[in-house]
Amino acid sequence: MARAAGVSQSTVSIVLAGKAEGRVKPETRQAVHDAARRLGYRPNLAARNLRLGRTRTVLLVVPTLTGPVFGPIYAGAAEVAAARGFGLVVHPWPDDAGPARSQVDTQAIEGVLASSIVGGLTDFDDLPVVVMDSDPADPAPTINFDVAGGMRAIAGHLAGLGHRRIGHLAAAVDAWTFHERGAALADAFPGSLARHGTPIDVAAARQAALEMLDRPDRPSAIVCDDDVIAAGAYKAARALGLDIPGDLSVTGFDDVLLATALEPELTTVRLPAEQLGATAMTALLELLDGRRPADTSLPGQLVIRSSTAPPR
Amino acid sequence: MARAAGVSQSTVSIVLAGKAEGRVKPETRQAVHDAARRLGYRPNLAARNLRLGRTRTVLLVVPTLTGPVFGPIYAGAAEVAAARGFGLVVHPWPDDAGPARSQVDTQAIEGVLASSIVGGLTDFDDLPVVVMDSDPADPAPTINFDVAGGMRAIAGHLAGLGHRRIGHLAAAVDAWTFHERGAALADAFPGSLARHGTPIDVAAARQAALEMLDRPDRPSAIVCDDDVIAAGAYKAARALGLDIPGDLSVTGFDDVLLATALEPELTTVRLPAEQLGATAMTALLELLDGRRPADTSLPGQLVIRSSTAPPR
DNA sequence: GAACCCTCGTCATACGTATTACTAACCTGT
DNA sequence: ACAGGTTAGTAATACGTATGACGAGGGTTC
Repeated sequence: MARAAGVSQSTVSIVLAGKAEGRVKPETRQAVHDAARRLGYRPNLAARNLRLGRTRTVLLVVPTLTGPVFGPIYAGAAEVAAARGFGLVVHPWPDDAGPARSQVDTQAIEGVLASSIVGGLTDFDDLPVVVMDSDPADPAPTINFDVAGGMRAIAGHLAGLGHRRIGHLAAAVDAWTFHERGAALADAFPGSLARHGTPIDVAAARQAALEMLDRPDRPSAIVCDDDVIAAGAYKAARALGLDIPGDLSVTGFDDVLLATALEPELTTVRLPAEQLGATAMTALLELLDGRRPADTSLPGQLVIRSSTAPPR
Repeated sequence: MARAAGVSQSTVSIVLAGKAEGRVKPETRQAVHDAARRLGYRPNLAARNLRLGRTRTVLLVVPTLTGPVFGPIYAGAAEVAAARGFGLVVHPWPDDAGPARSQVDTQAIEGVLASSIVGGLTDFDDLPVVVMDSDPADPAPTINFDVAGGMRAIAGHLAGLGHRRIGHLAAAVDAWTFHERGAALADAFPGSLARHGTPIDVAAARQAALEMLDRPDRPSAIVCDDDVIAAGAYKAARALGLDIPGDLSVTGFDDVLLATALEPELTTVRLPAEQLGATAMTALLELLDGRRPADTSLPGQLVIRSSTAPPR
C-alpha cells in the first residue's frame, strides 16, 4: 500500500490519521488518499488496537434483546458513538446473569453502557460505566427517564377528569421506582391510593387487577407502570364486565406497540428512548475523557388516547 | 507474565493454547496455569487477531433490534458460537440501510448471519453468509421457519371447524412467502380465498381487514401472516360489530406477547426462534470450515386459543 | 558565508501473540 | 562409546500500525 502511493508506511499512517497538517505536502496527501481509494485500503483494526492499546469500542448491556424500547436506545447510542469514532457492541444480560458473564470480553471494551440492570454490574468495576433507566442511587452516572414527572402528568390528567379514587399497579421488577412513582400519585390523590406490585406479565397483572377491582369500593381508574400491565388490567375489567373507559379508566407507561393494538387504545406516556441512548453515550464518552457527567432525567410525553374518561 | 511462570513467552503461548501435549512437561504446564490464574492473565485479543489474521467473530444482522423474535434468535446463535469459541456481534440493518453500511467493520468479521433481510446483502459478497427467515432462492445457505407447514396447520384447523370461505391478510414485506403461504391455504380452501397484502402495522391491517369484511359475502375466518396484523383484524371486527370468534375466527402467526394480550387470546403458530438461531450458526460455522450446509426448514407449532371457533 | 530554521518525509521501534526452527540434555540400542 | 532418537523448552520472527527521533534539502538572517 505504501509502495502504491510512492511513500513510506509512516507517511501513509500520518496522512490517514489526519495528522498531516504542516508535516506532509498537500499533493502527497492527495496521492496517499488516491492510492487508498484505488486499492480499497482499510487500516488493519487489530494492528491499530495492538499499537494503541485501546479499541474505541463500548459495550451496551441490556437485560433482554426482546424489549420494545431497546432498539431506539441502541440507535441513539450508536449514532453518537459513530460520530466520535467509537464502535458499539451489544450484550444481553439476563437477570440470572450466570453464563452471560463469561462471554463478555472485558479487554476489548473501553466502557460500558448499561440499561435497566436490576442485579448490579459488579463485574465491570474496573471499567467506566454509565447506567440508564436504573436506580439513581447507583454510584455510576445515571441517565434516566423522568418517571416521576410522567406519573405526575398522568395523575394530573386523571384528577382533571374528576377521578378521586385510583389504584396503582406497580411493576415489581424495578423496586427503586416504586417509591417515587407512588409519591407522585399520592400527592395528587391523598388518602385514596390502592397499590399492588406485579411482575410485568399479562396474566399476573390481570390477577392483581382483579383483586383490586373485585370489591365494592373499587377505584375509578387504574394507573399501570407499564403498557403490558395495562393489558392485564384490560382483561380483568372485561372479566368483571366493566367498560373501559366508561366504568374504569386505565393508563399505561412506555407507549409500546401494544398501546395502539388494544381496544380502546391506551392512554400512556411515551418515553424518549433514542434520546436516552444518545445522552447516555455522550455521558460515557465524557467519562472516558476523564470528566464526570451529570446525572440526567429525560421527560416523557403524555399521550391521551381512549382509555381514560371522566368517572360515571 | 512469562517471567512470573519462570518460562519463556513461547512456552506460555503453547501451554495456554492447549498444544502442550508431548511438548511441555506436565509440571511446567501446571506452573504456567498457576501463574496465569494468580496474575489474572488474559491473552491480548488484538495481538492474537493480528498474528492469526482472524477474529473468530461473526456478525448477526437483523432488520431491527425491536422485534420480539430477535432475542431468542440471538440466544440460540450465541450459545452455539460460544461453544466453538466464537464471539457474536449484532448489527441492525434497517430496510433503508444507507447509513448502517458504513458502520460495519467487515474486516473484524469472519462470517455473517442475516435474518429477515429483504433488500439483500450485496455488501458482504466476499464473506461467508447464512440467511435466516429469508427467500429460499437466495444463493446463500438458508435456514427458514416452515411457514408453509404452519399455514397448512392453520388451514387444517379452520377447515376442521367447518370454515369454507376464508380471507388471507398477507404481510407485504416478505414478498417471497406470499406465494407459498397462499398455496397452502388455497389447497385447503379451493376457490374461496380472498387475499390482501398489508404492511405489518395495526392501523394498516385494520384498514385492509375492513375492506375484506365490509361486504355481504365476507369470509367466516381471517388468516393473518403475523400477530400484529391479527390485532388490526380484531379492530376491524369490533368496528363492524362482529364478535370474535362467534362471527369471525382470526388466526395470527409468530405467537408474540400480543397474542395473549388480546381479547380473546389469539390462535397462532409458535416459531422455534432459538432453534433457528442455533441451526443457522451451526450452518455458518460449517461454511467457515469449507463445507456446504444444507438448507433447512424448521416446523412451528399450532397454538389453539380462543379466537377460532366453528362458523355460525 | 556560516549558523540557523523550516518543510517534508523516512527510519526504527514497540505493541503481544503464534509458530517455525533450533538446541541442549537425556535416553537407547548395539 | 557413539550414532540416532526423544524430550523439553527457547530464540527469532512476522503480523500492521503509530510515533518519536532523525535527516536531507532549501531558504533566511546576521
